[in-house]
Amino acid sequence: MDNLDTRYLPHCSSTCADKFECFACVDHQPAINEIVKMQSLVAQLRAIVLPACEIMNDLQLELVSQLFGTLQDCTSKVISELQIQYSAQLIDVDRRKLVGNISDCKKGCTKKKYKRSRYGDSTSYMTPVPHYDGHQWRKYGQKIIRNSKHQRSYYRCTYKHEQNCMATKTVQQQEHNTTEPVMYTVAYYGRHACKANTCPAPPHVIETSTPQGAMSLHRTIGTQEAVSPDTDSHKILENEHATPQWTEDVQGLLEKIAFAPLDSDIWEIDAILSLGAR
DNA sequence: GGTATTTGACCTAA
DNA sequence: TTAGGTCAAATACC
Repeated sequence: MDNLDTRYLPHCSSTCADKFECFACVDHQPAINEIVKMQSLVAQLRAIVLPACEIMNDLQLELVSQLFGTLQDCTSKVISELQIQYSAQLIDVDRRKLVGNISDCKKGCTKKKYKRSRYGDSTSYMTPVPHYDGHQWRKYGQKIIRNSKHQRSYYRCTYKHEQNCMATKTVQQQEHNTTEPVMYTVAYYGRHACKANTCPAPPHVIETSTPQGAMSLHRTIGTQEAVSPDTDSHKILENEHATPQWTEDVQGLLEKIAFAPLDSDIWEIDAILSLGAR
């Protein structure tokens, strides 16, 4: 836990200015355990995907799918756990606002309702990859934010109507130096009520606007070290095509794609791929 | 034709 | 009054 990067930890939206102080202000032990588990899974998955080459066989596809599924479960648990704790800390004034709004509607207002779900129980993250959080989202708005160079995008759960899931999130690009990777602030509001919100399929179905050019790389595999989510048993699968130089090249390409701006068009991603492949 | 995204209008809280 | 969150029609994409 000592080497955990606190930039990527959830922090309160209201009271704690310091992220690490906030991280420690309530009992986050269950969430911490899940984050640690998630880091381990990510490391293993990285070992599978980065040395990628040639087409996966069925066993390899199954392993990648299982790892992503477990990783997404962990992510969901972390978010749910933290949101439960933050919800318990809602200040009274926010509760009164919420109750007041409900009672106002019961008084018989017939106007079109623009419900606001922002009452303080939010979590936010800094991340270079704001879309891969294990849930499926649909974009429903975009706004220019005052004193900010970049627009804020608004997403709701894909299953909002089907399962009355009121979870939403916002994504906003941070201002950054050209020497640093692009970072995004992702804020989550509300809790997922949907059951089909995790995606067991390969990761490219999570984000509908993800550039397609980036996805072709997920079809390949090289040397992999995988852990079964059920048994924690390790097994090594060798692939004769994964040379060290090739692995290094693919890793570089993936990092470039991961740090590309959210609004990168397909041709921009293709340009990264073609330039990087030389 | 169905589904997702974009975008201007509308609404609410501060 | 203004900034920001949400809606929904228009548009784009597959």
